Amino acid sequence: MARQIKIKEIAEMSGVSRGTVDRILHNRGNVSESSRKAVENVLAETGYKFNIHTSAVSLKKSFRLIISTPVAVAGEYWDTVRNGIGHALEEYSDITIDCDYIFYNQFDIYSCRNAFESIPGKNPDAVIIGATFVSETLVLCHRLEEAGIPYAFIDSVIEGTNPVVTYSSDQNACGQIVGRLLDLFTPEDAEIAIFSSRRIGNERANNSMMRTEGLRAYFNSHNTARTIKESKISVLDPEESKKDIMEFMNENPKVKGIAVLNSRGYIVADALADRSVKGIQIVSFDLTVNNIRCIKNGTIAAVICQRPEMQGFHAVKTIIGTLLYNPAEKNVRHFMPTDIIIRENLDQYKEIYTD
Amino acid sequence: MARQIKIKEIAEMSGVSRGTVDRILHNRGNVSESSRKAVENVLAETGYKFNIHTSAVSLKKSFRLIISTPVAVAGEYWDTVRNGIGHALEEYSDITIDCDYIFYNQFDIYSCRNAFESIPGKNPDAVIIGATFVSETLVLCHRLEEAGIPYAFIDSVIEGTNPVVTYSSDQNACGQIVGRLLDLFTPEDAEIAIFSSRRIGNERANNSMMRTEGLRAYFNSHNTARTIKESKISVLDPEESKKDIMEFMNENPKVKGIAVLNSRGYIVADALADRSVKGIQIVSFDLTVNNIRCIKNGTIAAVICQRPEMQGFHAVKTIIGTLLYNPAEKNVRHFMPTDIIIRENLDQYKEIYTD
DNA sequence: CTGTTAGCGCATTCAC
DNA sequence: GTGAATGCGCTAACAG
Repeated sequence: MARQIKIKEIAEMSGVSRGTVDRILHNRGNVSESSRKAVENVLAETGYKFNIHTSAVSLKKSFRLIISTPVAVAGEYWDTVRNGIGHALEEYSDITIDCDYIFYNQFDIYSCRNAFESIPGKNPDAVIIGATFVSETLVLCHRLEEAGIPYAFIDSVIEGTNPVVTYSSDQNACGQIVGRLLDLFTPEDAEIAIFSSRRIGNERANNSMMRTEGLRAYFNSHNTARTIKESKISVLDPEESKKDIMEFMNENPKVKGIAVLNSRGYIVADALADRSVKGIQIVSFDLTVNNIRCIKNGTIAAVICQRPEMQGFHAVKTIIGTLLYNPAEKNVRHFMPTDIIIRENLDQYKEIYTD
Repeated sequence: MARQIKIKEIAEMSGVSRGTVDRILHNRGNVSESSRKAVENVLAETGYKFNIHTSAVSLKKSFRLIISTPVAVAGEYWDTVRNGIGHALEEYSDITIDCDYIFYNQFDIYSCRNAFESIPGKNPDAVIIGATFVSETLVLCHRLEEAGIPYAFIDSVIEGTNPVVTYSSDQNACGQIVGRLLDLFTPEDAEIAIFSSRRIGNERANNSMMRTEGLRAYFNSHNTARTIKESKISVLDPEESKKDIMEFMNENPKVKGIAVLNSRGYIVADALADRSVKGIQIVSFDLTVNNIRCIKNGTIAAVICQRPEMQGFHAVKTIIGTLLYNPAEKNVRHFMPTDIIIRENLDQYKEIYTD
């Protein structure tokens, strides 16, 4: 724990003034090449660590941060992301951040378009995006880049963009995890079913496609004897879904494990419970209120969780770092660890995710 | 994101000076009852948030932190705790902390006694303890309390002490998780075995007892038909262990799931792999190098992990808060979420835990 | 291009 | 008991 070196000392060691060091640290220009070299050498040698907090004190400026994600339903995925964002703002409450949320309907491309179009006019210093629709996101990102406004992605990546950072999950790995779990949870001769959402055409549904690939990849490389069936359920019409699900189960009596590769595991679980179908292991995604209920009553065996709160927390943290300090390398991609949640470890996770 | 209120404003609002507010915030005395009342009212009304970083700048003092845990073997439990400690010190590198590690041998009470006896003489400002031996820890804690030195526990609690905070896992819940997993992983008519360590008499072994209770509780409340066998393995003599394990498996051919309720799952996994015994599901604890190897080669089905890095991180964070600000409520106990790690989510966790 | 300086929130010393 | 003054690391405006 050697004492951290300060700007004053850097200045003395490199024979320039504090002002010059500051200009170099913040790429603010008006520095001779020789000064820059000298200071950068000392910086590297001494392992200078920038103090973001004293910097923020001095810099009286307040930053405007816009966060645009699908609507945050209480206790669901985007709400948990929001909790993480709140915790980060709390942790950095010495830095004044005016934070605006702009929510859109993830099933309605026009709602997204409206939301995204309003963003540049609000003069943000930075933007955090939970992307759903590809083309709308591309348009927004290009406008932000032109304006030199840094942005970060949460949950999904959009190719052809240049964010400061992306926090998301490895969806293929998530699918493989579900594969392994169902493989372990069901007898060898049982069949496995994949239930995915009928709606398509958005990025989160794309997440679910990548999960499907991962799940298939798992069984291809481990156990060729497994039969994998596939079916779709409608998100919008629960009664219709129930009928579909029961029909499917009647037609496929050897199915003992079901992968619901979105957060709607509870719909399948409730449908089966309704008709008293037992002995089916369901694995789904996200700690939503309904999934929590089903884990508790034993109708869902496990849920995969992608640390939404950690994603939100770190996105804000990185953005604050970018705003106050030299943006280091751009377009860094971080994968969250993928948590497996069952009834017995549910409570501890819930506390972390939703407090 | 309302702007945070500052000491200067608190002072103005309560009709005293900044110095007086500071004396009240830090319980430093020499304040009239009327001033205290006035300030405390304003403090509560305005939701004043203490800025630990600017405080640290002003306070030129450097703190001496002593951390005493069992020896940190590279890549194992206490080393990961240490990583978390390192990350916290990094995050708070604006606060100068001189940090001394004092390791002891967790199987040798004399080594622990020597380590703990040396601590008060080093004049620490705070101590973080990874406790193993109860009586030695009690002695140390009493001496620290007499000297008014705050301390925190990681991993285990010792009753009759008064730490600032404790970060640990709910060991009973961990046992229940193992129960659920083995229940799911094995056919209904299979038997389950518990392997625990032969050595006893220390707190971490006590952890393993609480896990055993949890595991039994799970089966008692879920599936009375299961037969649970129990066996011990020697940590110190691997060849002896292998023999014991094979003997046990030969005598109990119906055992299809094994719970190793300490970090030695790899010993059982290796023994079975040596004799080409297949189709046994092993669940164990902690992401150690050897367990990671066995998860990768498929001989361990799952490992339970108690966020050692998070424990270390938060212990330091809380201690720093105590050193710089009013110690809030004492003796708070935090449980970590319990992660379930299988081959498919291993890499993502490894990155977080060991980077 | 560069150095100097005032001031940010906070803790502490020293008069009063 | 209390307040004013000084200095901490840092930024930015300003004077050279």
